[in-house]
Amino acid sequence: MLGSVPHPAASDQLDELLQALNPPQREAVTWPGGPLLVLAGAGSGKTRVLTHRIAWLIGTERARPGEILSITFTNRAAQEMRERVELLLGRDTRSMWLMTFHSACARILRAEAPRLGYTRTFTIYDQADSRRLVKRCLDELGLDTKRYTPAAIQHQISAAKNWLRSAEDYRQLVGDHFETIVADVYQLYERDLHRMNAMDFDDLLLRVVNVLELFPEVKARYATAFRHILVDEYQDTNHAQYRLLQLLSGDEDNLSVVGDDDQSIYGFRQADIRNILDFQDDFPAAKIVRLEQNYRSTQTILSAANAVVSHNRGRMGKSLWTDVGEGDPIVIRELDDEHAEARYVVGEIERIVDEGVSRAEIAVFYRMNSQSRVLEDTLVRREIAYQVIGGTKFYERSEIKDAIAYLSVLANEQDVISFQRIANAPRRGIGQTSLSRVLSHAETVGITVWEAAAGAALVPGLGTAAVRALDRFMATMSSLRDRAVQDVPVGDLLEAVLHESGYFEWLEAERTIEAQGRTENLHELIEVAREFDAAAASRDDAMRPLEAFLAQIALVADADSRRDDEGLITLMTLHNAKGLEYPIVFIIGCEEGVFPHSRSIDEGSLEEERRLCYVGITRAMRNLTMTYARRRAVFGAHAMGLASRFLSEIPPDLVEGGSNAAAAAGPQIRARPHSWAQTQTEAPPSDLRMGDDVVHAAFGEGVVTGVEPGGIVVVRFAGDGSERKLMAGYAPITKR
DNA sequence: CGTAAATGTTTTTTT
DNA sequence: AACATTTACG
Repeated sequence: MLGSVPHPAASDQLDELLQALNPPQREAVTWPGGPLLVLAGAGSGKTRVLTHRIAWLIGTERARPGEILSITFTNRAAQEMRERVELLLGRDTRSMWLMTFHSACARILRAEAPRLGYTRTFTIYDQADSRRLVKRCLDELGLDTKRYTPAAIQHQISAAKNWLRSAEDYRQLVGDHFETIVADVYQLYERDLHRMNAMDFDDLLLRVVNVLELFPEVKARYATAFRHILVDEYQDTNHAQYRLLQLLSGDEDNLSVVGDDDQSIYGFRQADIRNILDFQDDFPAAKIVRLEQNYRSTQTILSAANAVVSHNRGRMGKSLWTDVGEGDPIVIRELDDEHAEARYVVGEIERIVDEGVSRAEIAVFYRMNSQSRVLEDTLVRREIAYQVIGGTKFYERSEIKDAIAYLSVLANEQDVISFQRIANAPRRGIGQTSLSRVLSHAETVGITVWEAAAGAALVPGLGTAAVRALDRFMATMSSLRDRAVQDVPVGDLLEAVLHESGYFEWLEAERTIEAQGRTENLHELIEVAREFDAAAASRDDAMRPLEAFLAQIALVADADSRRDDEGLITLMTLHNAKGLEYPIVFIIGCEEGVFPHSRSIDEGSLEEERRLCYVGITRAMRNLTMTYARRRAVFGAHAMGLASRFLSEIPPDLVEGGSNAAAAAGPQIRARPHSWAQTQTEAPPSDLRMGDDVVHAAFGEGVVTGVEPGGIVVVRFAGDGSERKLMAGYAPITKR
């Protein structure tokens, strides 16, 4: 209908556009300009508001397509937005900036990065690359990577960057010993990144803010170019993103943000819920529109979601309603362990599918990716087609990362992390020792790794075998680079890389199923490159094909590969589920310690877990089932589970079995608040407490310094001062 | 330098 | 339990 209208500028077509909206939606869509906050409850049509607003801005000639910047968090959301706007406008939207924060920033930086001392061909490091670099820095500083784990340090650095704190800023704020270490690593890490002409994910945001703050003329240029900025999922913005929007939105503050404080679930990534809570303080003139009518779920599901999230404090307050009716009650099931849970869920799925429901209408959500495994086993055994979203992503597979590392080195010869990765993959006799000699030679002489490796004979300490291996390797690489600079199609280049480097041969020689799978993945990557080449003609950016390809895939996530219409059951984490809807939803692993996750209990981020639960529940349109297991294998050991507190926050009259469900099902449905999942062992429970004096048959006298789940006690022995962990039920210890 | 065994680590959630 | 990293040895 609307999609067939070529030019909606005519007023009757605008009327038609607006008629599809309810009054508050229409109010938001037609707000003429200035700051606008749309508080959009789950399923209340927020994407609809965004897309219609874009169409309305263009239709009423308040903005030209090129003057619109519409930001989302995921590529999937961006793509969906583009498709829907295209349908509304009936014309192509290529000149509009409809993209994620990270892609928009990468695009700006490809033009502006030289101002910060990077070239346009800078490499984007993902979290794994970044972590590897952090580890290198730790090694370089002679720090123990067990005491200071790269993951923890990297997280700290990432957090600092999201708060726009440079290494120097961070050092000023150091409070304890750990932070001093982080400050040292951060400084070195930044130096290395810059030397390698590389940026991590956080840099993409941070560096754009830097450029805009340092160069007023650049800021003015972009702020003028983007006359209207629209932001989706505003509750998930962090400080860097907040600042970025501030810089870009210019004097008119034509900033429309859409979000739901109850769906803020990215605090661990420094998302700052205050950005949405304080929007009115930041922009006193802001118009605020609330969307509370839900078009997705039954009233039962909405009531459950409302009830759960009402346990949170500090909300803007909002209550979803619908006029579609009560619907079916929510099902809550207790199972023995994760296998029984999987069998139950899959059994129910089979039953529902037999009734004629399409598999594409069913989704299973869980807290952690690791929970998908058992479910997958069961689905495979019952021969039910499924897809898993997220988890080990295509672009995180080692063979894919190897292939991309080859391309990165060809595009950016300073990229040490990638060079390190490929130098001996496949094995070609360039071991750890030789490689670090080359790297340190490059460092001391002040040349790139590429140059150092190409002149292997000049590297001190290298054996003749190593020199010959390096010469051969670099001959191959040079030949490949010759083709790269001639801009041969990326697909051809990649294929040449994988053949001439000996990578394919290497995999073939393994003769294993896994190697075969890896080969297939690589061919898939070549296919991706060929598609990229085919689309190259329609791209107007001035980038070289190889650079453009690398830039594009660096920001692609697996979640973008979701397919809806193929008769597949969908499995994903609750985080990945945001923004989606399914008629039939299962949420598994609703146990204390799993969901809410034990770490969020420790860190006091329970409210965020509760919001995650709210997100999960509100994905369901017709039927919702929540399950938990009394026992679950964690790290290979068995752990006892108690029903999640969130289950007890759902009013019993919404649950199958009626208001007396809790009584009928026994205590298992009622979570004991503040109880913990405990590790179960065969060992009898011990009555040892912290501080008890004990005697051990072999180690002698000691004192209990800690009690851990699973009947494990930590004892410090007087004899040698050692601290040992013992199984209280088994170890020959007695209390004195 | 490469392989195999031993040891250690991981499981929050993601652009 | 599965995977990565480190160590020991040929």
